[in-house]
Amino acid sequence: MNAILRRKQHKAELRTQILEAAREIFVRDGYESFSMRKLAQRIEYSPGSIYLHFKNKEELFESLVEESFDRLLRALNRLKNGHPQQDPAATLKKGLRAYVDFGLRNPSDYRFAFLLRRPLHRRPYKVHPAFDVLRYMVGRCVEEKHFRTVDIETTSQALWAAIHGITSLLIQRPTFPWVARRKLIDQVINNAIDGLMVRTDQEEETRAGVQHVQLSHL
Amino acid sequence: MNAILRRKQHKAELRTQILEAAREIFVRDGYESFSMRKLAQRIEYSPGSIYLHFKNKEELFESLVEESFDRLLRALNRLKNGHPQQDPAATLKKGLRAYVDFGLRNPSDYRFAFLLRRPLHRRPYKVHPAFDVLRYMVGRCVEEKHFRTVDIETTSQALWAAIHGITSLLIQRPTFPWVARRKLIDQVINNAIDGLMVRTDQEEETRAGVQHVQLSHL
DNA sequence: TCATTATACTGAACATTGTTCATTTATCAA
DNA sequence: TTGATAAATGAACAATGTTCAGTATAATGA
Repeated sequence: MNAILRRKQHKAELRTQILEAAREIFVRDGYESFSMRKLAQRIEYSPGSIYLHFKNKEELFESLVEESFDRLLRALNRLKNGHPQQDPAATLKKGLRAYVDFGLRNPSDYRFAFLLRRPLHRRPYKVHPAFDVLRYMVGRCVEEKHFRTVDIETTSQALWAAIHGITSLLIQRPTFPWVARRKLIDQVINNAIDGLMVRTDQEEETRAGVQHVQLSHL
Repeated sequence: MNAILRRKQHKAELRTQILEAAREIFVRDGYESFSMRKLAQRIEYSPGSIYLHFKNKEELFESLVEESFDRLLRALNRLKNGHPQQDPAATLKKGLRAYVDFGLRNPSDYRFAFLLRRPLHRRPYKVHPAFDVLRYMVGRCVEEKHFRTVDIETTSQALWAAIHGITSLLIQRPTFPWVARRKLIDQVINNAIDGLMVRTDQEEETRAGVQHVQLSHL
């Protein structure tokens, strides 16, 4: 009776155990030298057993990607819900920084989510939910007149491009002679955002001043 | 006598023939399903023959990367030398656009140069010469006072991050619902550059002050 | 307790991979 | 033609992903 339930649970546990081991091997040895047989040996099962949980190597890999996406998404949502009533532009900057930080702190997750080779004609990853968070943040900036009127969609995509650029480069090219990370990341984010802020015309000077003060205590 | 020369030449021709065929297979079938044997069959030689020209699959792959890098570099240099006496900021924008365009027009080259998986502990690719062009362009903008005084190195790296971001995303995620490409690319570039341009005097001071405060407590 | 049945797991097998190397073939100078 | 040098082969090896007929294990009903 509940034996079948116990079995299901055990199977699920085994599945996550496989995933954990697989991720470890992927990360440590690189995608190239990962092998199903190595994985089997690691979890102390026969190679065939893995195929009871995953259709093939590709699907196993895909599951890892999915996992990493979820983690990134959760990190972003935590941030979005964490500071709901703050200045939206500040929150946005914080969000962008958090995105980059997540990538740098969890490079293997970021690799899985965005960088690793992706076979053609594969169902698209779910970047969308994660992107929604960004779109929402930009939208609030426009609504509350911190940004001059801009196309929310275009702006969101452009911002994503910029922060993905710096994140992926820092991860993928660690030997490049980068300047100090924080400085570089800030410059990318400031460059990308500052041009969007309301202009300091004569009549808007006051608000602009206030806004700068707000920004400064990020 | 000159027979050995003829041989050398023939060998070189064969080498480039192999590279061409390899690139075609890589691009068409994906890295995963490329195989030395397929390549051998394609060029109508035995598998062993490839090893007369390349130590192994890795080195063959590396040669393709090198090739792609060179092409990108040449494209950038053409641009740099093409419009020497123009407004440097305009040239820079043009250069950034040209970078993105090169990537989009030659996605396989860009993939090889930047996106494809890179085995650890490999000698660093020569991004540096290509990056020099960018650094030079930014430097001219600062010299001729089109940009407010900025750290050339940091600015160059930040710009690279932004354009690499949009280039790689457009290449790697063709199914994402992007807005119009030109519009998006322009927005990324304008966002990144406009914040660097010289402003009216009092504006510049405000901005500089704010930035300093922001940076100081990170 | 024992037999039945559903499930988990194995391990041998297959085709394919990267790479090596002794052997054969082609090329050219003398 | 002969001898030497380089080019090319293809058989061999170990390792890969994946399948599947068979075996062990555990749960169920009597």
